[in-house]
Amino acid sequence: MKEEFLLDNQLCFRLYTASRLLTQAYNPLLSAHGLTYPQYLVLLVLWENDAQPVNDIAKRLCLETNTVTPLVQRMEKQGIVTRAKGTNDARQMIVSLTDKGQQLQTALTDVPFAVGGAVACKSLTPETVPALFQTLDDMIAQLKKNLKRDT
Amino acid sequence: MKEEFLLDNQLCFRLYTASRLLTQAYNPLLSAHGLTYPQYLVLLVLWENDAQPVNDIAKRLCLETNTVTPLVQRMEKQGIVTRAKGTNDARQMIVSLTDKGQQLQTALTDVPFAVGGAVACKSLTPETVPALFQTLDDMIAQLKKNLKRDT
DNA sequence: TACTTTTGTATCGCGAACGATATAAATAAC
DNA sequence: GTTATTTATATCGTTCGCGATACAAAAGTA
Repeated sequence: MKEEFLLDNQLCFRLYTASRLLTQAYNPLLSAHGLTYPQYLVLLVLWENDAQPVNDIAKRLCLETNTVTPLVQRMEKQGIVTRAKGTNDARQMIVSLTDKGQQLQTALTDVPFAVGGAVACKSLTPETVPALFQTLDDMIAQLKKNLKRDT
Repeated sequence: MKEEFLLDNQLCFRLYTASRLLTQAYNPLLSAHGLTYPQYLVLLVLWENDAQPVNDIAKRLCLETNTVTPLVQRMEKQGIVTRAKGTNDARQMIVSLTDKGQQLQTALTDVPFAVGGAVACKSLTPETVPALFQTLDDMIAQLKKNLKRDT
């Protein structure tokens, strides 16, 4: 068995697992408000800057628009956001928070802390986290560059 | 805007994005052989230990059996694995590699190197990778424990 | 102005991922 | 030994995630 094929040597499997399990930690907290994790990410984006076209949301989340479109359509159905054609560019679909969408920020105040508690471990300290963020950001930037190249 | 809600402060979003982009780096290499990334993970597990029940594969990959079952059914349809009822325990469904499944290991020899090249960045060095693995493993163990607690 | 190309969304199809549920086989309890 | 419980898979329904495709609006070009 070649070393490179050992599951325990795989970076991707670790990221994949950590991502899924951490998302699962969010789930009970979010589903209590009828939200999924990707929908929560859209809310984070809109709370920072309301009224954005689908394309900007997708770019910010590194997702394709054909993932974001049905996602915000479901959020619209729940009354969390509204969708309206852009006035400058009629192709754009501007996604905006409703009052309910705004208020969710207050309702979800405890979520970051609760999730923080669920991941808390000795490897995650105020000293190690910045390096971890740096590494992940570096990887993400590199992957974006290399994936774009093949297009 | 509260700091905890800033997208750039989210560990989960980084993991989620890094995981998806890294999986995308695998995709062209795997789809050339008719494989998806989760199917590749199943192959990694079976290459280490052939002839395992669905449950063991799921546990190793931290997935639910209702994810693995249809996944291996698709692999069976492609002639990569066979499925057979266990002799000791008739409830178990033992998944085994076919010759084609075995040979894929040779055909995919270059995959780990190619993907390694796609992520290569200055934050990933022989000195930093062990710490990164340790952190991710630690997080995963912690999350498993906390998620199990709520069951 | 007419024509081509690009851009922004949307639709479709398929493979995950997972909660909820169903079913048969194995185990435990009595 | 019969009944109750647990265990191993499987099925169903919903939501991603993304490649492929469609289409209209905008931008570029002749």
